[in-house]
Amino acid sequence: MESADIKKAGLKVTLPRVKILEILEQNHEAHLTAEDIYRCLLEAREDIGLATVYRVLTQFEGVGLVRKHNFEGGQSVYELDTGQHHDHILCLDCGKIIEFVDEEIERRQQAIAEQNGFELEEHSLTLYARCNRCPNRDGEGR
Amino acid sequence: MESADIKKAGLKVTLPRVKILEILEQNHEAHLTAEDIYRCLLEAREDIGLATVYRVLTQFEGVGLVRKHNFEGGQSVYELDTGQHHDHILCLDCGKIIEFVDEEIERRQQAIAEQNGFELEEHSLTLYARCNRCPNRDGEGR
DNA sequence: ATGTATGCAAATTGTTTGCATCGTC
DNA sequence: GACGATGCAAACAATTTGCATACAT
Repeated sequence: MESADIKKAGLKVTLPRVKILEILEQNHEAHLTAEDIYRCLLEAREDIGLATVYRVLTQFEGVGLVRKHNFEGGQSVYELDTGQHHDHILCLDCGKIIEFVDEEIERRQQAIAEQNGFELEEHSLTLYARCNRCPNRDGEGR
Repeated sequence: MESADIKKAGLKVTLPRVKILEILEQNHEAHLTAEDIYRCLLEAREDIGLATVYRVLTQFEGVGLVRKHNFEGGQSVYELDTGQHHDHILCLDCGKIIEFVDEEIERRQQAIAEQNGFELEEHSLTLYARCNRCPNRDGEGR
């Protein structure tokens, strides 16, 4: 149950927090922008301001409930932090996002960081591609 | 010579374009923000507006002279596009950036995209790490 | 009851655009 | 001389912040 997670994180259980967490859980496979979430709330007739959405997301990120990604293009997107790390494939045509993990890549990254005298903390890997579901709009693409 | 590159790209050879390209070449190892470049220009007593810097960078990106990256944190950074692709290691402490290429990772990415039914166009991989040059400010870091 | 969280509007920040003028070809 | 390029200021978009009020504990 989500309110438990909020409390466990040391945050007061408030309606906006619960609602936002719910939306993130319901759209678990999606990667939502702050505006997306705000729009969901409006549709659900919840009277929650956009500023609050940003504030809550930032707090959630701080306590590790949520991950934030900066893909290409202005907005940041947020997803629930399920604990298991993963990278992303993003379809340039339809925007669909797929998650994946590749042990070999993980290992290589670790090795590369070490070879260069770094201690690896994090990484971000995104593949920009075209899924063959898409009606490949313009023949060959970009 | 840089003005040749500009002409070759089909752009008029203007002072702002030449100057900006020069700055990018001089700081070849750095990854500069639009503001960084603007500041360089000011120091060099060149009367070039920030808007022009953005316009020129965007055009340069369009013709493949420059690559744009969205690392963590607001600003985009730009670097000369030397043709050879590479990824980045970014030091969380001092901001230093190292470039690398790993054939194994490149191969795996290609394979992963295919396995998931995608045609890979591009990718962005950044390792966030701590270089052991840095006086590891706060013991264990974040 | 207390102090934190929220809503709203205003402020910031990074980037883009409109328009009159300037410079390159 | 023509037409694209520039400078400046205003416009925008995403996100953050100040402040009076509302709410969880």
